[in-house]
Amino acid sequence: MAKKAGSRAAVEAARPAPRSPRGLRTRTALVEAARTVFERDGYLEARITDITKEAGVAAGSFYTYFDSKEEIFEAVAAAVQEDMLHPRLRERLGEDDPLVLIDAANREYLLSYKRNARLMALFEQVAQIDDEFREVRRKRGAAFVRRNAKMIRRLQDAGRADPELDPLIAAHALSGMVGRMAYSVFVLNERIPFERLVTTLNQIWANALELDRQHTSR
Amino acid sequence: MAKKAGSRAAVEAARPAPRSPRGLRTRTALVEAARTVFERDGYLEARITDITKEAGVAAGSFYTYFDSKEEIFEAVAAAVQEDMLHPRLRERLGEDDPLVLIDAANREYLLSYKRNARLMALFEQVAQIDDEFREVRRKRGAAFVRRNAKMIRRLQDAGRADPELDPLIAAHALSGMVGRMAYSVFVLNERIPFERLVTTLNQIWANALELDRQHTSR
Amino acid sequence: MAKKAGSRAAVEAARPAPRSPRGLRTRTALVEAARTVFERDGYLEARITDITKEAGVAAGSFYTYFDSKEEIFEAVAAAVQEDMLHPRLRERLGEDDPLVLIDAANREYLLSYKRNARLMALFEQVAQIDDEFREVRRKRGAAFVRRNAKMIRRLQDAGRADPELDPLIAAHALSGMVGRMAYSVFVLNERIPFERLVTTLNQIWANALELDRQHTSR
Amino acid sequence: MAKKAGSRAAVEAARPAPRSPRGLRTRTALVEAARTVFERDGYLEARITDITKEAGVAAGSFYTYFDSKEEIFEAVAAAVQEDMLHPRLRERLGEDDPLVLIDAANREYLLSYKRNARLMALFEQVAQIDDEFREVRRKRGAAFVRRNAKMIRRLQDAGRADPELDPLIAAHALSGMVGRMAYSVFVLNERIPFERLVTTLNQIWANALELDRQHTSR
DNA sequence: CATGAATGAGAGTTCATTCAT
DNA sequence: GATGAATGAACTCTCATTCAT
Repeated sequence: MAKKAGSRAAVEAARPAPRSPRGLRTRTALVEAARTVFERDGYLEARITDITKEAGVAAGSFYTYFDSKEEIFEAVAAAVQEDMLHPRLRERLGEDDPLVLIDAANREYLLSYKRNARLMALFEQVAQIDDEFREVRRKRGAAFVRRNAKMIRRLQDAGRADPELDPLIAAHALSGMVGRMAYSVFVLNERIPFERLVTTLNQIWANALELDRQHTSR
Repeated sequence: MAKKAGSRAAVEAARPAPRSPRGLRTRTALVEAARTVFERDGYLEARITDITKEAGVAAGSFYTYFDSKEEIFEAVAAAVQEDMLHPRLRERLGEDDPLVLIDAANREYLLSYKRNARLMALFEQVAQIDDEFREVRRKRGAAFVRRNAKMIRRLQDAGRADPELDPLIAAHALSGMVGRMAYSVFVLNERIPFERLVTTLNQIWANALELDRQHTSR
Repeated sequence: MAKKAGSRAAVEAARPAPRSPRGLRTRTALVEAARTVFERDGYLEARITDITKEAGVAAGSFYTYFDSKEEIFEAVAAAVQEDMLHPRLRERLGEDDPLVLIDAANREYLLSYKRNARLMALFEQVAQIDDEFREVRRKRGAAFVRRNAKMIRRLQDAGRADPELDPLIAAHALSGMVGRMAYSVFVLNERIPFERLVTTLNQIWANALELDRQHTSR
Repeated sequence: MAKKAGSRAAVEAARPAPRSPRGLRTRTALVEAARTVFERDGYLEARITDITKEAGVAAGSFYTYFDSKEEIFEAVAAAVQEDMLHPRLRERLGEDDPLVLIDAANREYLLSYKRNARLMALFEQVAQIDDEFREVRRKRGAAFVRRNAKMIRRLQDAGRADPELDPLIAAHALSGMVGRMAYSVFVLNERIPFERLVTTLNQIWANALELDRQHTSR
């Protein structure tokens, strides 16, 4: 019997991980097929049966591992997380110059966005449809913003950034700016050369924080 | 017997405008009902019959005026355009100070976004689903960006803004930043006080353009 | 929500044959039910749901096996083919006398037309509505006509038939004549006794070909 | 409220002829438009509103003159009758030779069929759908057949035709043969040159009746 | 665990016909 | 008479989900 998706009554316990190697293979095939189908058809157009067909398994097998399209989408999303994290740049680069760090962060973000553009568009789409996914995404973004806000506060305390700025809002605004530009360029195909994009965004960050000016402490 | 869809060839470009006052009343009732239903149920959940029911007309009457949900959504969107346009601020305010103009523009935009928040969320959603709507929206945004880019260029030429910035990309980035913050605050309910939001965004604009510094001409 | 028709691109050529015995049973039940419903209600009045109801399956199951009413009609038609073929009369009868062969062919054709009269009327009807079905039918008829033309040519070469006749057109005309009489008598209920009908048609064939006269070779 | 066509409860009295010149003009426009639309779209696809649109009148005006699609089709058909009648050939030609008369009859029939091919196809189609129309047509055909049968009987009595033939059945079969060939050639586009077609059909008539042989009276 | 056919609620869409203006 | 908007019954088709094998 058909059921309207979205009437999220209770959070159902996630399916247990498959015990047998065969089960694991099937599950993996489904997730990979799902990514293919989602990227090809979009979230709404993708049908469960398309996914099982693509995976080469029977329609019913889907329900051995997932309860819904939302759930397998989460699984696909989870598999792409790592690529989009920018962790510990300072440590990795052994650098402290904020200009260098900002450039590295923006550059890495934009490149990985470009690499996964089709999927990022999907995330955007699903976030507009699925409340739960949107919330997960919002929280993930908030953590990222808090990290940036901490950096800004540190720079302000060191007299190297405009002390008038609200660090959290500024971090939010500037991070959002980069995210939206990535969307414009790599999803909507706004024609902007990559280097010019990175340079301009870097410069706006630097200018906005007034990195290169002297500031008295707050 | 219901006719096979698609058998009737040509794409009938937009229904003709109603010829009688009665027709006009019905059409208006449908658009108003559509807005109500879309805001209440979201785009995907909204059913044509909900709209006709809300408008108090027969189901079939919908097709006298519109071909699809997409089409009536466009009509709803068109009806909200004016409210979101900020034209000729300089003339209206009789002001020339960029700081004042930026404050006025951001303030007006954020306020009207707040007023139409439910609908703005819908626009975001539909843009992720309907290619045509997305394209209409992209173009509308591009025009807005070009206006801002022209302002930036003028300031650069007058030696009042950072001549290093690419005016178009900067305008794109900074406008996008405001749009995304509006979405975060008024749709995702990020808890940021309005005044602090406006002030911070203004300041980022000002800093990014380096409005308060002296510049030699490019 | 029902999907907009046509959005799913490719024309899926004919559903795959059922893989399970249960599927085969369902498909057969549908074709049999379709024949019943078509004969009872006519082609235009027959509704898909009547067919599934008659077959005792769910409405949706129809689409597991067929795409449309046209398609299941084709399946019904295919199932009646054999009954209407008169192959290899000469071999079957061990006869060579053209008068005997013509009598046998006309007699068999008229009898099987009578047996399937309801369906033959349907064929006539659908051929007037569905271009594809008409074309299939035209081709099938053309093959039959060519066989008869070959026989006429052979008789002409043997000096046993009027050498002036165009074999192909004559075959076409005389075969069509029998077909149309079958339609008049068994569908339109023209009151003509069967034996008198066969005899007269045989005689027209024989006279038309001038079978019983001597001919010099062409 | 929509009504399923075909539930012919009672023969409704034909609409009175329009009294005013304006009414006459509208009625004529509708019949002409109907012919255009029927020929263009076929009977089933033609919608009442297409006809009124083509005629340049309001949808409702249709019902001032006709009750249904069937009815206006009858009106269109009536307007084409004369062209398809072959009356009084003998008198017109001042001829008595049956070969000449047969040639003239076949030739005239085939030419006028060709002239009105689109419409003849329509008649064929509607006859398969509308019982009443089919009956009207059958009767008209029967009268024609009786005329031919009378001619055959006269020839038999004069010892100029095969006395063994059943005149009515033979007339029916031979007339039907010509009609079906006309359909094959001018509707189904069977590629047969016109002269060869006429000649062959004439010859089959002549041979079938054994016109050129001596017969003893029955 | 895998299979794949069966299910069926429910949305979209058409268009002949009516009737107030 | 003419107009043209409104009506609404009726039909098709989809696809997530189940479950017997």
